[in-house]
Amino acid sequence: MSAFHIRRPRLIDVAQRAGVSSATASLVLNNRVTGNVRIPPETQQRVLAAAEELGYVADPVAQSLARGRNGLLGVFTFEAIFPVTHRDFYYPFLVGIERAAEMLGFDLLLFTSTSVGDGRRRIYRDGRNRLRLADGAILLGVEESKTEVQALVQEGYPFVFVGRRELEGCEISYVAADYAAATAELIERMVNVGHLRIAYVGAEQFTESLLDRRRGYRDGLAASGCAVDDSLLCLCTGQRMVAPQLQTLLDQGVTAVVTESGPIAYSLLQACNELMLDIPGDLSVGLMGDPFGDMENVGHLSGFSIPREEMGAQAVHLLTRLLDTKTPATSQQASLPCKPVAGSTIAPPRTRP
Amino acid sequence: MSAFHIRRPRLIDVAQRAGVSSATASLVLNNRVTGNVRIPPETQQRVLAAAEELGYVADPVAQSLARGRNGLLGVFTFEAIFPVTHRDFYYPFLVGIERAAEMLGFDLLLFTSTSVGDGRRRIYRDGRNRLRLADGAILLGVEESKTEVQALVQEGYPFVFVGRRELEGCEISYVAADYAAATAELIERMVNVGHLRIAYVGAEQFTESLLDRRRGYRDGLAASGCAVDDSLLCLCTGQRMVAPQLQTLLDQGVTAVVTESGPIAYSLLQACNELMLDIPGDLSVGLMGDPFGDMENVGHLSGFSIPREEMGAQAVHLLTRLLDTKTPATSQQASLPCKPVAGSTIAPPRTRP
DNA sequence: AACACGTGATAATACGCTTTATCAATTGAT
DNA sequence: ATCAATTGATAAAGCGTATTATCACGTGTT
Repeated sequence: MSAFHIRRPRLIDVAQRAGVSSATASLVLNNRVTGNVRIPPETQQRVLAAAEELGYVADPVAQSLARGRNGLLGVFTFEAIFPVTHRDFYYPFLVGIERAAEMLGFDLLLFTSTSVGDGRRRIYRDGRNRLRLADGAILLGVEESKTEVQALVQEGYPFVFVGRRELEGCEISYVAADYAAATAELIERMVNVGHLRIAYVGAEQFTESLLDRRRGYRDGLAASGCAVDDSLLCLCTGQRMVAPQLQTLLDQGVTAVVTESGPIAYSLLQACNELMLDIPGDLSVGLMGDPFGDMENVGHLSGFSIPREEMGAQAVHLLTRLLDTKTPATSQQASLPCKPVAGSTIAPPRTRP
Repeated sequence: MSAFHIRRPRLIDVAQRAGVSSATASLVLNNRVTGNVRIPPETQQRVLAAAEELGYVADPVAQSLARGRNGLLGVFTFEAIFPVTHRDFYYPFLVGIERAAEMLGFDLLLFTSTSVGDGRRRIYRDGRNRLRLADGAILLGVEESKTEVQALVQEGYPFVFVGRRELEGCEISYVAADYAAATAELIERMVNVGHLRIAYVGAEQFTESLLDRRRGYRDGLAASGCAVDDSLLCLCTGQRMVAPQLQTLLDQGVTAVVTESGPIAYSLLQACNELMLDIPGDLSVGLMGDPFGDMENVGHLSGFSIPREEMGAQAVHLLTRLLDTKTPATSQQASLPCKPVAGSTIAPPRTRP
């Protein structure tokens, strides 16, 4: 154990030891000995042996610079990934992302350096796009900044969003869940057992994925031959539906409800308790997604499940395809089906009209 | 929207637009205008304006090469990080790692490209150390390969292990939980309520962290003035203790048991069921760690909690300190206290001797 | 007029590797 | 003996930025 800090060997060291030029060494070590380039096996062996003896390891940074790519896929979340509040949200995506990255031989770069203190994260710091460190990036997050995404597009940086995202004037790549179809299917399930007046309870937000659910709601009703009554589409504040709101719906003849999120479903169940309603006897309930975090005690809600893991994996695949393409202009979208969850909260309405 | 792929601006473009050399542009953009270097404010403004107008973003890869470091901290796990089986194990570490990295302004590089198919991961692929991509790395994993770690040390690559690791001939840096102290304390708690014969149930493994617990077991007994009877230290196969084994212990007068892991505790509880034993009436049970995965239904086990999040965070801090040091030879260790968990599975033994 | 000195900036080199066009030497064909 | 084709390998030019020693120039001093 020497007290000196021994420089790690460079390509040129390997080359010298093998008695060849650095070009030759590079070609051999990278298996680029094809076509116009010819190095006899014997020389190749010398190079490989030299590399082995010196314990040579190519500097990935230098390789990146020279090659123009570095085998890194960025993962950017607009909120911290790991804190427990987001745990059940991001986790399944990450499982899929990791699996696909592993399969394709990419490493993942998690951007954690760009916090701005309020829990949000920024892509641009000091006007610099930190994402450039990676060949391309997967973006995920609920509260993304459209401005920053716009800037990314302008830069021509390759990225794929997890979740549908629309941006005026430009098409961006994403892997989404087909909420519209899944919601329509859920509605049809309700209609099939006899429901005619089905309410929609959502949040006062207008993200793409919520708009998709609302479209699916209307489409499902229409497809089933039900009247679409927009007064049954109820957006409540703070992800909470309160008993009076529910009562209003019931007064309008509602016998079934679809809910936009776990928290909303949870508050709905509480409201049902307050109103002494039996589920699904007095009211059928559907959840347009998965139970969330601590809300798992809502029981076996009927509805559908978001293919989060698959979405993550597909995003990685899509991104690498994007990277292989010479023209980064071509954006692509993928839409994955949700899995219906039978559950136990849908039943025929008590009073058949 | 042009159909052409517009090259992103480089430093030289900014320089030309501002009518200066690339050196000047670099100096201005990096706030290196001190001492020997003098650029009048007016010129600086021109450079900044040019950068702004072009939307210039420095290429981090080129910066890394030039500077010799790149602000990346590697995270290497010897098994896949995210799969559900490891979920509750790695997750808290990652929370801490992310938090610390965010605080210190580092990005995290997750090495997912080095799978060898059997679920294990290797640091070296084709003899190359992929970790070099990052300035330093956090290593975590249950089944690490001593050979690879040894090679890392030889290379002089800076890393910090999460969990104590000993390697013959060289000292390595780690952040560990003080299992010995926590286990001793747990034993003392049991002795304090009257237990004299306390068994230890563990796995047939000999990792550092398990050895620490076993040392703590003996130390705790000795400190409490109890006899240390090694026939009560029982290592069972497959992380499962079966009823007959438990019966044997009981026959030896055991009134309390400490268990090494969630799965073992779980199997112990099953064995208790089979033997119609009441906990903690007939037998007190302690868990030397946290419930694991699906095992959370074991109830409120008494024992202690591993400061996983804190360990992750401290590992990051330690690593950055290592990176700041000029001589990478100095390895450092940290030991964090575990938090006692009162629980409800320790009670005085039924028959006081 | 000769000199020292501060000012404003840059040329040049390094970082470690990839890649392509090129070339000398050898072999084979006529 | 001459020319063409093949073989074996390399020189050189990037990739985009950071850094430092150096330099030309003007200004004030003696």
